[in-house]
Amino acid sequence: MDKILDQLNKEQRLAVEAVDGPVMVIAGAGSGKTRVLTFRVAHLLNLGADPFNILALTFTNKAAREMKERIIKLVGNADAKNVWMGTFHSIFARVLRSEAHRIGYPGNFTIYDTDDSKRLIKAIVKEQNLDDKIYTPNYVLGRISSAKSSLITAEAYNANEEILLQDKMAAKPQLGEIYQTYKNRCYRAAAMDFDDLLLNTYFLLKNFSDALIKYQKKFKFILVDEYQDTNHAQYMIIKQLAANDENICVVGDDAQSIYGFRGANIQNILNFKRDYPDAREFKLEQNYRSTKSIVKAANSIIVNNKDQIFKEIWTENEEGNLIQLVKSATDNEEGTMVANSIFETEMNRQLKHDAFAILYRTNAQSRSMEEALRRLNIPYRIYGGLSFYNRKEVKDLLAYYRLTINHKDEEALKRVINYPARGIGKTSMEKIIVVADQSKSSLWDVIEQPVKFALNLNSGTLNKISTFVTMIKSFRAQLITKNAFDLAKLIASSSGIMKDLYEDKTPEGISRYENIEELLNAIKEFSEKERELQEGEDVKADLPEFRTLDEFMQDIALITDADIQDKNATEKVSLMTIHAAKGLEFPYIFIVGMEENLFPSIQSLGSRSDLEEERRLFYVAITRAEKKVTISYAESRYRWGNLTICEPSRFIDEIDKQYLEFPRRAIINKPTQVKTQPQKPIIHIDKKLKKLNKSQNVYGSEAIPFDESVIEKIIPGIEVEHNRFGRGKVIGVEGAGASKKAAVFFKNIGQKQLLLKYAKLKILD
DNA sequence: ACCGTATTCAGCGCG
DNA sequence: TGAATACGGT
Repeated sequence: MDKILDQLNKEQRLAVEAVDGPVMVIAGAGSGKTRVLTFRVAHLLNLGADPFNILALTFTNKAAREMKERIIKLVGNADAKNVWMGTFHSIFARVLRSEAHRIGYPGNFTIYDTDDSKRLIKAIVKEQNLDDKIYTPNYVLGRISSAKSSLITAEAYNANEEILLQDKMAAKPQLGEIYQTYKNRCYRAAAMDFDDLLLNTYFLLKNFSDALIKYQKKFKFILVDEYQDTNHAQYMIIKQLAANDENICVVGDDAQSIYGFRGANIQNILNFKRDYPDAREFKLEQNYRSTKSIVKAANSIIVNNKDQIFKEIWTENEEGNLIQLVKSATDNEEGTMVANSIFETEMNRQLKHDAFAILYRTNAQSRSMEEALRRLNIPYRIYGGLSFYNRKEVKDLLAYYRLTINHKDEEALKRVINYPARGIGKTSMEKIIVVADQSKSSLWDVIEQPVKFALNLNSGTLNKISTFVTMIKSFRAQLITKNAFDLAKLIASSSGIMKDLYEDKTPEGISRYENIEELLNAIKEFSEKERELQEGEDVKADLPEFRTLDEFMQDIALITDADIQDKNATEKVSLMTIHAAKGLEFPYIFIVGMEENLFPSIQSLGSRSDLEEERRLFYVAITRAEKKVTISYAESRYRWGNLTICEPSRFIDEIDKQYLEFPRRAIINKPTQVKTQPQKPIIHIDKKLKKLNKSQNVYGSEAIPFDESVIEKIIPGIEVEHNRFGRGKVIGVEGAGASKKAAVFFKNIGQKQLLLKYAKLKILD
């Protein structure tokens, strides 16, 4: 055991060994924060703590999974796998499932995702005849979400004169009403949204003292990662759970708090010592990740912030490269320069693609980077964007599963009752909704017993509804008799979804069908794995031997695309926002778009605290790098379709000059004429480039049609190569002669529809 | 019911 | 600019 602890430095070891009473660890970037958390859990287990008594809360599922793997390596599987480790949401969803009855929910409640919440809000706004320009789903959900994060219930919201006045002043007086209706609808649907998982946990512990005592006893040792990004609800839940033993250890870095806009409260970490006067504080200040230049440059930026806990990050690593500053004329040129630089560095130093990450402030910036990388045939992966579980066809099928498990799930019901089309249209749905509202019953109750509710529809429609109800009920009956995969497959085909997608032979349709197959594969994999043993008191006695569909649904309700592991990620350059890069590290980091009004964002300029958050964001970006940071800005950039002139970011000036290397040369010289007629030529080139990358039929009249015989040889199944898109497989063809088109799936960039006359495809053997 | 066109909107996003 | 959605015609 001591051998384990010998792997730690002095401060890390002190933090790990302080297992009694409240502890705060301020862990600078790259200082071994995760190491402390994992070793602390391992140490507790070695000291004989029961794994079931350890609660470790992380920021993402991925962090939880990785931490668990590391603990398993330290102490072995048997103990480690029983530690309660996960995100706030996943842990407390689990708690709520077993305690739901106390707050009037069934244990199989649905978790609404953001999409469900927005749809519901949209429906409510429409029903109440409110202006959907004023009450946009985004705004309303944001408002409700921040209320919930502050533990303000709908009732409290409507009883609070100050809040109501605020809404009135903002010309949005109906928000309280919408919040209340939203809450009632969620309840009626036996659904909780993400914020409810925290809000309801808080009130469960507050209002049921036996529940509080139970979980205080259960969670004897509490660890919280990324404490600087916890919101008020999370803070209060922890406070309640830790109130007795105060055996709580929080780890974080105030300098890396970047989620204030979402309700994270940096004061939670700044005030820890006030909340727990006996708290011991440890500072991890030695950075093991980055070079001296990077560490010192990062320090020189963060000192500009007023709100912070004093610390001095240092490293024993080599001096390393200076921070390189790159200037470009346009956003596209910026992409080219970054891509070239990656290409050169890879060649010079024999590096793989995964040594590089390109970080940006907004997702919209990814395009110019993508295009440039594609031109150089550098494989990349974009993080963020549309995730697998957000695809329409996947959500549709999942909605059937949700409805099967929880008939009251109204968002699922509305989604699938007429998909595939079965003649239950808009008018019928509207009537059902009105009846449900008037009788204060769920949509399911109404369609299950239309006579009882005097549902006024013609007999044909009633028949169709009855068929639908019978089908869903029959699915339900099989929840306990079939394993997850068998039932999932059955639902996919009996619902008609498989048939509907199969009949669509467009490339998009084929891809949708494949996505469904992929989902079913995932369920199959799940079914074949053994159920992880749960703690004695939580085991549901009547669980069948096989894993069921509702277990699968619970498993995936809280996962996001960041949790899906890309098997080929190792061979790709990573593109992501700085927010998404939190917690990650790469040898080479490119921070692009370092311009005023973009980074710092224009919305942040109004207040000091917002600007400080932007500065912390920049700090996070720089400290992701191990070897070298390149920061880049463009003098002009397309934003919302307009060419805008940009100035370098103020953050560049804040970097201590001795760590900064200024541009050596401009790769593309700015011709002097640009100054006299500045914008037009740039726009022209830019437009052409964009089109070239989007579709293939813009080579114009100069395009040389390919040999007819080659076109004829292009048939589904063969492998082809495109000079820009790389290798791919032909999925389908349509048309003939000059207008023959092929759908090709490219390994690197996905599916494309190509006009063969122009696409210079090479046939591979 | 479905498709093409008009309109709108645009910050970062855990679960 | 471009995507996502609303609308209006067939």
